[in-house]
Amino acid sequence: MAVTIIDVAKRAGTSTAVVSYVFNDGPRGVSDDARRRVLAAAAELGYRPNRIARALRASHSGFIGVISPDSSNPYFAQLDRALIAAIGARGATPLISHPGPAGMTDEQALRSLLGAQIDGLVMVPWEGRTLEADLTQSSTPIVFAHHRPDGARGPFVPADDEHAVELAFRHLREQHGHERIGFWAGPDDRGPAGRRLETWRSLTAEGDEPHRSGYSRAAARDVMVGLDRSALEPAIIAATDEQAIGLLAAAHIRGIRVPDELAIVSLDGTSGTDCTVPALSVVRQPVEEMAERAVAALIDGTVDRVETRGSLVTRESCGCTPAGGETTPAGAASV
Amino acid sequence: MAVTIIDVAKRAGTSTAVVSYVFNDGPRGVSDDARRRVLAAAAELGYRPNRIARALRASHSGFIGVISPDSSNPYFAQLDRALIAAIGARGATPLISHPGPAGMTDEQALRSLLGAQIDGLVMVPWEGRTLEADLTQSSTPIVFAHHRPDGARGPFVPADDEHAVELAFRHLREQHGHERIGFWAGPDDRGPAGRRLETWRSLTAEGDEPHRSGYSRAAARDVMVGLDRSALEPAIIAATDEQAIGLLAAAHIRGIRVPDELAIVSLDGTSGTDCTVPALSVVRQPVEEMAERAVAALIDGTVDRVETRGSLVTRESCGCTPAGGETTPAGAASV
DNA sequence: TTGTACGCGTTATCAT
DNA sequence: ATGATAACGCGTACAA
Repeated sequence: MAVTIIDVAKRAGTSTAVVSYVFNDGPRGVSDDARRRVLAAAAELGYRPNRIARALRASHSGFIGVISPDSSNPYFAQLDRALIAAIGARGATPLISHPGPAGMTDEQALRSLLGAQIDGLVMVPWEGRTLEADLTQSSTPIVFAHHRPDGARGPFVPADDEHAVELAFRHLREQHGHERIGFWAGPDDRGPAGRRLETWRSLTAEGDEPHRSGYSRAAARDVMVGLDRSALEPAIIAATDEQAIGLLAAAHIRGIRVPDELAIVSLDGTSGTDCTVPALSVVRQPVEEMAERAVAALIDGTVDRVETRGSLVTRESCGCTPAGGETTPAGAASV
Repeated sequence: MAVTIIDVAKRAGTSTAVVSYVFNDGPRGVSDDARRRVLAAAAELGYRPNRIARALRASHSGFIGVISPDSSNPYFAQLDRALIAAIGARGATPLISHPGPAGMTDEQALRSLLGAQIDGLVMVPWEGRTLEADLTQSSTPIVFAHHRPDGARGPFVPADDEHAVELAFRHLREQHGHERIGFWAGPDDRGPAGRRLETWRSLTAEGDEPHRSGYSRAAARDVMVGLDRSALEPAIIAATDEQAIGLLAAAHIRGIRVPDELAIVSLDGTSGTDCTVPALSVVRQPVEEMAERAVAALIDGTVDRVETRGSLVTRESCGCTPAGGETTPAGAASV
């Protein structure tokens, strides 16, 4: 049986209230003598406050829920870990759920977490998914990160989509003189990837169509391996790192030289992109900052409307630097 | 204020016990009529059982703790997600904590989780770390995955270390005729990476020394970029994928052709390795299986002593297949 | 079927 | 000021 507050009180020769006051620094003072005895007793017995009981009483738990796609995609993994770190840094405990094709639905995950008395929830929804209305009805505060489905309300910390594409596009055009700049899109056009695609459409010639594949490396690689050479622009912006890495693999398989014959810039900038062959030029999404803001919005009630900004990191794949180089052009973050 | 079991009981004109029986399918039967009324009342009011209260009463919470390194390493990320999936598949909710240099210590993470009434804990410790004794004293069941520090007790689901190195070594020697096979090790020799290194030592000529770098891609890349060409064996086994990817990047920067001038096999086989340039030959660790077993050991009390076995996946970097190919040699899993 | 004691920590209330 | 007592939160399971 676990050590309870009663055991500690008994051993310290005092009441449970005093023990509680000691452990919470309040709401009432405790004499030095009593405090010492309580601390000693707690140490001897190995007392550990039961957070469940505390949560029941206090009706807030110190738990923050996180729902994010169970994806092998490093971008989501990175966002996930950044959220976990941000939550932990504020003394709360993250409660994770990964709904996905294989397991729970978003609603089940939500229900499960809401029942756990979480103080708040950070939701990173699957792109394109919509959510049932009862989500928004909950009194538990929810913030969305990366994507907010149509119709859902609540604070939203988006990735940098529009501006990032502009950055990449202008770099390829102005620094490298590319006139035809293609876009490698996902299978559908909802969510952030859709916004990225739309921005590209607004910048390129009317009638230009993007390439499309699933979001995995292998999917992008396989599509590009089967592509007619003439269909390939001399420069391509990839909606995600995963796809860009797949394109690199396909270029290697087909003997297409990057960046000489094909320049590539990608739009996530996860940490893996600096050691690809050749190293990828990217617009780096400020994932840690996004996580920090999402958690701040939740805990402090900060409604932060300032959008995050990606920054251009030029390496070899756009043609900027030789193998091994990396630069972050001054002022690149502002377009 | 949230809807409680009392509200539902009142509205259904019954007692709280009956409501509880309905929601838990027991431990006692309920008449169809009463069940209907309870369900109707619950639906109307939007009742959601409070897991915290349930946990307090039942003294088991449905929470499973996971402590794993807050690493950007995809191997740990993959293990992490596999654990989360395995826990979710059994109807439990994972409670994650990522101690690390920046944030909590292992002990703090542990304390935080133990206070949350978790039913069990899967621990993926930092290699080389030791744990305070009070960990093992806890009545909460703990299983270790990937690594178990010296002196710690409890079920342990290791990665395939010894056998994986043998597999890689024999493949390079017997299929490719390499006589000098180097090893790329981590900065220290504790934990799984150390076991991998030891196995290599037992297979190679006396006196051969491994290369060393940190575990990150960039660390391995930078060390290899600075390495004297004569110090490089024609074939190298990398302790981890991350290091192998760094070696690929370094080979590209220095113009060393893989696999012609340098063959590489790596020992994690995370999903990223199939789209590197060139694609990495690996011994794939059965991460999902490890996660499944760890959770089974925890929930079912299964003490599974059968070790997991990695399997060889040969791609381009060892010289087996041309760009784009991949094979899993029959019987490769048994050495 | 119903009533209710129980689990554990918090805090309002009473006592000193 | 400081300490002690007890009600409370909510679901569970035993006694009635």
